[in-house]
Amino acid sequence: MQVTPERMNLLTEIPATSATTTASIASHLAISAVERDTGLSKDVLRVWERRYGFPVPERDTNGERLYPLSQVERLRAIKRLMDSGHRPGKLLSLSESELDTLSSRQNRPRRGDESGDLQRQVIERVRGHDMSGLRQYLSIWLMKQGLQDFVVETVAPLNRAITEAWMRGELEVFEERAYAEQLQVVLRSAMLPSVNSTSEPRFLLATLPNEVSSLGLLMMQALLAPEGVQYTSLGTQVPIPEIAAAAKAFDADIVALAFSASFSSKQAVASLESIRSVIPESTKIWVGGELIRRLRRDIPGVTPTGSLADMLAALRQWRVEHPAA
Amino acid sequence: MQVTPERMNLLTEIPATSATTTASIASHLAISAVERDTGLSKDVLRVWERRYGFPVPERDTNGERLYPLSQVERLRAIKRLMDSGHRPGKLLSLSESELDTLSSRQNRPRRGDESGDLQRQVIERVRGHDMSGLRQYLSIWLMKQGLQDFVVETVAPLNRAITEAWMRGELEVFEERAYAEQLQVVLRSAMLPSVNSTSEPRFLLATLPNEVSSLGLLMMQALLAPEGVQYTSLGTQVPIPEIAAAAKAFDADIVALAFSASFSSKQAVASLESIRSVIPESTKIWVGGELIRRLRRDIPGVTPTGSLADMLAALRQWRVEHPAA
DNA sequence: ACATGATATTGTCTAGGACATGAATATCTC
DNA sequence: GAGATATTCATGTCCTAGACAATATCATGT
Repeated sequence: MQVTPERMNLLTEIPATSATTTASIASHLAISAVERDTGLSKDVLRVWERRYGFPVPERDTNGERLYPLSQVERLRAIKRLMDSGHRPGKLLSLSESELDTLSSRQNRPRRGDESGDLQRQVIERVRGHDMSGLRQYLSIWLMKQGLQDFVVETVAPLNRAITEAWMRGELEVFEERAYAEQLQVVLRSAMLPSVNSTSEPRFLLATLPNEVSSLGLLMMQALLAPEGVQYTSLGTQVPIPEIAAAAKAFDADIVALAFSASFSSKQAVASLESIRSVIPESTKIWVGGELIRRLRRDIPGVTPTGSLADMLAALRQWRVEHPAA
Repeated sequence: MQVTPERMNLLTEIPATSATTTASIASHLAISAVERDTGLSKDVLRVWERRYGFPVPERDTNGERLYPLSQVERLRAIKRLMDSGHRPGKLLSLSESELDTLSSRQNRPRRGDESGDLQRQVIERVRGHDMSGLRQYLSIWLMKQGLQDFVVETVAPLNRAITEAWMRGELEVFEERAYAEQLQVVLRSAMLPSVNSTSEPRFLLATLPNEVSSLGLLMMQALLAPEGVQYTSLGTQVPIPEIAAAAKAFDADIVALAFSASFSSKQAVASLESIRSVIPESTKIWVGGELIRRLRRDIPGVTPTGSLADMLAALRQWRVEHPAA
């Protein structure tokens, strides 16, 4: 992830006439802004500085930290590598170039090339800011494949490709956001017909607090919709006790939770054990999303679904075990 | 907001066998969990304790704070009152009962009673967890009124009514979430037909980082869609520089930002000034959402739209000033 | 090769002090 | 008395530096 000047420019927080809290001087960010933009807590930023000697922000007249954009950019790269399993101690002692190598190795080349063309087509439209063209293109593939195959075979790898393109500096963050938004429109419109399904099992969908991404949840929903199952989504960032109460109120058979890669695995394990202990054994808990691959130990009573295909398999399995009453 | 035992029960974080970070012992929350659930930062929680003597959490064997649920509940009430303009110094010195009075006074009675019936109908369905019934009911009103009137005259007051019902303890948080999710489905399906609009002006929609609610953004979108304007949404939590870059890339005439009541007004002002200074004067900035009423001073070059109706008026105004080329 | 124990790593918590911004209040002038 | 300006108060965020628990890694013994 080489930091080109243009790229930095786009990330420049603006000279705020009087604001200290959020923004700061043109080319530097205050600690709260860095927390926002990197997802690393203030405590972590400070303790890394103490322990590893990075980042080393400048200071304003008041002794407060001011992070140069170059360091913020590097922190972002580090965070991403951590999200895919690396440990901070290693990463923080690496040189700039070693980091770059690691980042690019991350972008493993796609195996099949059939999906390559689609990905190029999509990325091209995103880069050209042709949102309606993008939507049409996605819709066509959706119709061709059907919702489930579209989600499993096209959308999942596509999301990875988009993230990788962003890491290579080919896409801006806002382009990624705009892509996600259009994808959402496409998926939601395809899900509308099955909004009134009534067959078993009954799903409750949500993400935990601190989860930023909503796409994983939506993909789960899109996968379940054509199965005709009943699902109720609570949306993102639902406190644990609320999930428990909702599971009871909606009489859910399965509580499905989505976790993106950036979710703290520590917190995830704690939360899952927490939820598991409040809702009855008869209610299953399924967990999906990028995080799963990083979860070492199993959590008793919680079913990890490492991929969306796994999730469908688990659903079929459930139906075998629970023949209609 | 009387804290009934049942209500507390629902809010109970679960005895986690080994988790300290997120959850804690049955009836108590660790500081990070309180931060999550109340939206008050750890710093604020600690400094309030020091200065005002509330909250006064217990301590675990390790000297770490453990907040009883009753205090968390009270903190939530305080936060809500702050969101509607009260100052912490006053609120924190109030007794339990005084807080209750203030909370209930908050719920000003609806003026017209015509909307009262609809609200009762909706709340009844939400409480009965009849999500498809709710969706149907909302859809009927949507068809009756048309999207724009539905949003302005029905959804906006309805959202307030739901929040108030929650404050009175008539609705659980998860019920509010489920409601929001269904509303989203209804609104999005109504917006689909106008997804390919091409007429002027060109909108860019987003919320800033730290914004939790996505409903305000969606309502803005729903209002704009029938006008045939072109809009691109970047979704929630978009960093300022990204918004700026996107405004340029999409050649936006107007950048519209949504702020919920719980957004820090300090941060909002700083961010808006920040954005204003990076994008060209010719690109307008419109701001909507509950927060607006709490903003004291004007921000030069930023148009506040205190209500959704205001926003439509502003749009008409813009069109007068910018006759099609 | 695999289980067990020792060590290192890492994130989060604690305390109390400091300061800048914005709100509220007092003072001055007309 | 009204309005402008200065002063005091209120409040959130930041600071340092130490501590500890949970996990990951490594080493040892079987």
